Amino acid sequence: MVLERMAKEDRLYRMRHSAAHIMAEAVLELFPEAKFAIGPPIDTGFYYDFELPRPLTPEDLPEIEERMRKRISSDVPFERSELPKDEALRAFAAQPFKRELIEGIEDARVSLYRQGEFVDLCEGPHVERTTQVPPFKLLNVAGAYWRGDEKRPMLQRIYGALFETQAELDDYLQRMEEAARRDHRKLGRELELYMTSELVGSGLPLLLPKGATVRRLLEEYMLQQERDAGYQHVYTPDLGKVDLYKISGHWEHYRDSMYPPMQLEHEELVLTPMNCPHHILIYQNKLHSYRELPIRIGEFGVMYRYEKSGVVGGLSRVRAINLNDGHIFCTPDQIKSEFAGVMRLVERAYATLGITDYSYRLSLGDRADTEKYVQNDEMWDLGERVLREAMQELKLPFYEAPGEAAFYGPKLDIQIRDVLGREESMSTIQVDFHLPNQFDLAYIGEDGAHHRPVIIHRGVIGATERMMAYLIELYAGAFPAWLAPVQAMVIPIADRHADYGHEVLASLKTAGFRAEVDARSERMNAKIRDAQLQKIPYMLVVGDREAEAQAVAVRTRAGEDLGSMPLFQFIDRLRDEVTTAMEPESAGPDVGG
RNA sequence: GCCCACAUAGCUCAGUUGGCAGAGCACACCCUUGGUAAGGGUGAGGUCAUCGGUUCGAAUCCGAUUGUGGGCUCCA
Repeated sequence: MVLERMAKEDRLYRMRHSAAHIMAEAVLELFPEAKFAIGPPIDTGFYYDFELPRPLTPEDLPEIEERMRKRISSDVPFERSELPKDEALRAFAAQPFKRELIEGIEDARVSLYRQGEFVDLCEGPHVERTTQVPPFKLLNVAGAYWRGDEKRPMLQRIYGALFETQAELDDYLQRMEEAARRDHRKLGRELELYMTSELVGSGLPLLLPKGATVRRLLEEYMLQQERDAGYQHVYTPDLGKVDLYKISGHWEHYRDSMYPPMQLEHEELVLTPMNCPHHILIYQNKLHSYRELPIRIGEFGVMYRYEKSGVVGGLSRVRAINLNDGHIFCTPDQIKSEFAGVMRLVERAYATLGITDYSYRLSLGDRADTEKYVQNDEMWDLGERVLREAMQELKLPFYEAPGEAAFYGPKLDIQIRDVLGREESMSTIQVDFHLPNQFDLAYIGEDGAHHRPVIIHRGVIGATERMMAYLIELYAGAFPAWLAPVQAMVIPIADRHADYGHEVLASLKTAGFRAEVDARSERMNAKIRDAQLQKIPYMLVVGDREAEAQAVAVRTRAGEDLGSMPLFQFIDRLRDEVTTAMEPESAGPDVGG
C-alpha cells in the first residue's frame, strides 16, 4: 500500500516535472528571448518561472497549452546528458538564471534533459516520452521573485494543474470551484456577516450584526472555557508609549509591522502590536508569591499590525486583529503542566468547533538572524528544548520549522488549511524567557528570594477574524446551531398567522434562542427559499393547524421535514442540540497534566 | 511592498471601432393569502471607484490614487 503510493507519487512527480519542461519549450517558441528560471512539480501540478519581454495575460494560456499538446503528441523522448560545468555555462550563455544555478551546483558535472530541440538544466527524473504526460490545464499567471527573494527580479510564473487521469484533473478543478463557493469573502457578503469600506481602509473589516453574533458566541465560549481553566480576564488599552515597546524589544525587532508612533505634547504613542507588554505590567502591579503561580491572564485584545498592502484580505488577514490572547506567568517547573493545560483547551475548542484537520508545527528561531530575533543562544536552546519535550511527553506528532519563531522565543503553532489548501497558523503556544528578563519580572520563592518567572504566550482560537474566516469556509456558511447567527426562522403561511408567529418568536427568545419571524406578505415557498439561502438551521412553518395546536412544523436547512411538533418539544430539541455541541464527548486526546 | 488583472445600481453582470446608462435579483407601493426552494403588476434607484489628462465629445483612451482578486515576499 505504502509502496504503491510512493510509486504513484514518483510517477506524478515525473509527469509534472516533464510538463513543466514542455511548457518552457512552448513559451520559448512564443518568446525566443525568454529567460528561464526554475520549473518544479508541486502538489497539484507544476509551474515554471520566466522573464519575458511583455506581461503574459490569461489569453496567452490557450496558445501555450496548444503548443504543449502538439509537443506531447509528437512523442519524443526525454534524454538525459551530462556536461562539465564550464561547458554548461557556455551552453547557457544567454540564460543568466540557469548560469546562476549552475554556479551554485557543487558537482563538477551537471545534468541536462532534452525533449525535441529544448534542453534544460535539470536533475530529473522525467517520463521517458512526451506522450506519457497526462491531461493538464494551465491555470493562471502570477508574479514570483527569483529564488523567492524580494530583492531579486520579479519573474512571471505560470501555474498548471496535472493529474494522472482526466477524471482526477476534473475532480481537482471541481474542488477548486467548490472552494470558490465556500470562500468566506463571498459568503461573508451573502450572509451579511461583514462588510468593508474604502473609507475605513484595507484590512479593516466591519462586522455586521450577524458576524458580530458569531464573534460574540466564540468569545463567550472561550471566556467560559478559560474561566474554568483558571484564567483571570482583563481589559487593556489599544495604545501604549513607544518606551514600553523599547523595553519589550518590539521596537527593535518588530517595528516594520507596527503603525508609526503618534506624536503628542510630551509623549509618543503607538497602537499595540501585541498585548504581552500590557499583561506583563498587570503582573507587575504587585509582588507575587510562588504560591500564587501560575497566574493566567486572558483578554480578547486588539492588536494593530501594519500588514503589507498585498497580503490583507477578507477576514483571514486583517490589520486590527482581535486575539484570544493569554499570558501565563509560572515557575520553570510549571511550564510543562501549563503547556499541557493550554493544549487541552485547544483540543477541546477544536472539537467543539468541529476542526479536525490540523497539524502541530514547532516554530524555531534562527541564531544567525539577529535582526529578526533577540540574541541569546542559551535562551533559545532552552525554549526549544522545553517545547520539544512537552510535545514528546504528550505524544503528539509535530514537525519543526526553522525561522518561524516569534522574535522573543520559539512557538508551538497549530496549523490549519483553508479550503484552497493554504496553510495558516490558528493557535499558538510560546515559551518566553526573554520578556521576563526585559521587564525584570520576579516572584518570591519558598526561600524568600526573588526568582524569575517564565511567560507562556498563548492564543487558543487565535485571531477571531481568522477563525471566523476558517469556520465560514469549513461549514460553507451553514454554522452549527449553537454558532448560527439566526437559529430558527418562523414562517407564517398567511398574514393571519403572523400573530401566532410572533408568539412563537417570543417563546423562542424567552428560551434564549436567536430567532426571527418572516412576516412579509410573500408566499411561504419564497420565505422558505430565503431562509434556506441564509442557511438558517431551522424553519418553523406556522399555519392554521399549528396555531390551533401550539405547534410548529419544522423543516431543517438540509431540506428534511421533521413534521409538526409542539413548540415546547422543538425548544427542548434545540436546547439539547446546542448543549451537546458545546460539550463534545471527544474533547481531543487525553493530554494529562 | 513587488508582478499581473480588475473596479458600471445594494448584489450578480451586459454595454460594438469614443457619440443619450442597461438587465435580473434585492428594495418601495398595489394586487394576491398561498402548506415546504422564487405568485403578478407598477415604481424608484447610477457624478460608470476617485482625481487629473487627451478629445468637439470619455463608462470606453492615457496617468496617478484608493480598493479588490491571483501570486510572490511576509504572517496570528
